[in-house]
Amino acid sequence: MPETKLKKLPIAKLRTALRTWYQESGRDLPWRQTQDPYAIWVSEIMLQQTQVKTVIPYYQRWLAQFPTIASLAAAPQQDVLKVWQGLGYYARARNLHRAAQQVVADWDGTFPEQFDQVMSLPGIGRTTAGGILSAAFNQPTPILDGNVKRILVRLLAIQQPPKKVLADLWEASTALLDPEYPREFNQAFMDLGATLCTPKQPQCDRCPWRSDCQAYRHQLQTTLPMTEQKAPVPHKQIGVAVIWNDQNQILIDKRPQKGLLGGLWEFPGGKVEPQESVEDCIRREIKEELGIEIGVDDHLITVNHAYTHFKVTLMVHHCHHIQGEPQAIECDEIRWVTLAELDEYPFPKANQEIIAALRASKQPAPKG
DNA sequence: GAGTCGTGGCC
DNA sequence: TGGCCAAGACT
Repeated sequence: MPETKLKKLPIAKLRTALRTWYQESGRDLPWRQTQDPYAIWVSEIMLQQTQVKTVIPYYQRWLAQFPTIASLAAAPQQDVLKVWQGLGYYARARNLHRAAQQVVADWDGTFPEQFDQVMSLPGIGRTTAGGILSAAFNQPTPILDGNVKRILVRLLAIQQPPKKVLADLWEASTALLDPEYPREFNQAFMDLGATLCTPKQPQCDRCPWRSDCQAYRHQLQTTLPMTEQKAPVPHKQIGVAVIWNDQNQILIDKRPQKGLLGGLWEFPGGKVEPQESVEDCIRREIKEELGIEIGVDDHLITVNHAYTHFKVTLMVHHCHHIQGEPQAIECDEIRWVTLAELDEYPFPKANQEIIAALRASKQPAPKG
């Protein structure tokens, strides 16, 4: 069905109009100042599900610390996660790190130019591969990110959720891509979605494609793309322990590589069971996870945090070590550290709020 | 193929 | 201010 819609599009006219608009109104972004495939690769990974404004400072710090693929490959994972700290979706950093090691091992540190080889790297899917190859090497590889999906759904007035018509959208992105200027075209495509064809209140009056946009023609631009209904997110109550020993050190643990916040450090704790007090929960969880007995003391802070598919309330208490040698039972590693040393470890956002509270209160270790 | 995976900006 | 969404990939 979209094939007929595609055939009606004046593709040459659209390409020219977009290119003209881009040369006047395109964004000047840091990763467009270079054709280094590594720098472009880093930007593409950081930009997954993340806004440009958020990425820019991380991108600059990253390249300052890891200027080459070889330097990234040689770095300890903890250093990599520390630079990524706060950016979220930490599998991106772990995969980027692994992929750099793969590039060093397989291609002597030179980023590949073949699509299949690029796709074989962890963390790089079809859109990211297309984005890198078009930006770095000017290859005519199509993309289908959130911006492009939204533009195409509106341009073609597709009245189905984008997830249902991915194959059609890829076909459209491929058909539109300008084979003479693939680098400019893909960048212009995304800029159009990011600056004019926005999710809310699109600026159709400034759009180079307005006269051919089926959504605009039928005044559907604010109702498309159709959204799928989302399930309500669960809310978990978590008891968290800041465990002090008699040397004024705090016990932290490293989360397993797989799963949420993998490879990051945290203050140990766990889910409060029905009818269970927070204090009982903390004692039980610490016994289960670390194999030690603790005493639960004053409340430090309560932190609310929203993840993508659930919410948590962290109820944090000062605690003191009573007996037993801590063991890494349900985590990768455990360590006693001072308050000052916490800065050396990558922590997720919710735990950073706990650290800030610790420093603000400057509460000494309660003596057991 | 539906769930999983973070955080900040925006209104 | 709570919900939506962002240059998606992986299982």
